Amino acid sequence: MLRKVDKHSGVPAYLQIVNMIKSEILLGNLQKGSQLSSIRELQQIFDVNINTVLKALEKLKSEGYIEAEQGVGYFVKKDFDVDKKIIEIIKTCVAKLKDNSIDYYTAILIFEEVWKNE
Amino acid sequence: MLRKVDKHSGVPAYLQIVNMIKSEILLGNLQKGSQLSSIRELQQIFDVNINTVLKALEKLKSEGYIEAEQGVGYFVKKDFDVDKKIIEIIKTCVAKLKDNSIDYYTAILIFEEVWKNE
DNA sequence: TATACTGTTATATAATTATATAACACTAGA
DNA sequence: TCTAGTGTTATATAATTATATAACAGTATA
Repeated sequence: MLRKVDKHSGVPAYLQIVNMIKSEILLGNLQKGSQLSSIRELQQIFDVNINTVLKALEKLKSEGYIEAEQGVGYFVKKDFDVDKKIIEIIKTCVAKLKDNSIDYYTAILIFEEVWKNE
Repeated sequence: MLRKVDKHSGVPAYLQIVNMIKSEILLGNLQKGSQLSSIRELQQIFDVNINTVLKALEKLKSEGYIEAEQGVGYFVKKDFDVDKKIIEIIKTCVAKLKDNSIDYYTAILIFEEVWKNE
């Protein structure tokens, strides 16, 4: 789901955009060959300057995820599919956490710490 | 666990420091009243400039997590303990993901996307 | 009291990130 | 061919983040 960038998160906007688009590809919402929205549409969706969108697309291009066609648009180039099982594991975990009224920030903090400790 | 800041992650160093210290408090490794390492020690641990440590401590102070004593040190002020159950849920999830050889970056991407979608 | 630790304040500089704005170039379709 | 949509390139400016460096001030202890 592409959505407004969080300008107070501390994470640079262009990286948030990179991550959101990667997630779309990861989850299969954007498949190989799909055309992205135009730069100027993305600019509105993310609510940032056109140069910020460009920087994000440039990074995705350099990593091989998308490619550009002059005058036409950007297209998904690489299709990495994550095992459905992985998504299920995470969905189950997220559901449990939400059941316990944990907020996203706390969850991520613990997730990161647990990941890097064990 | 306090560790070197990742200078290529895109997340500002001072925020990484804030998060690491918060995690320590969250997980109970730093309890109410505990003294933090000195600024100059933290500077070495995180491998950043002293002003960057200071910025992080300033933020933690403004959020009420720690307090300073001139000439003595910084101390943990607030003790928010997360239910052990939550930690277990996340530990279990992380273990499963690692069993499936998922890398941290991918895991976080999916986690964030799943969290914000459902 | 002297000293070696603490935290505190300050200034200058550089790199990165984001904005505003404009103009140019390619493509598809009327 | 014209036009409206694409991507592309460029310049100037501002805000944020991080560094280097120095000096000052409080505290505890030998």
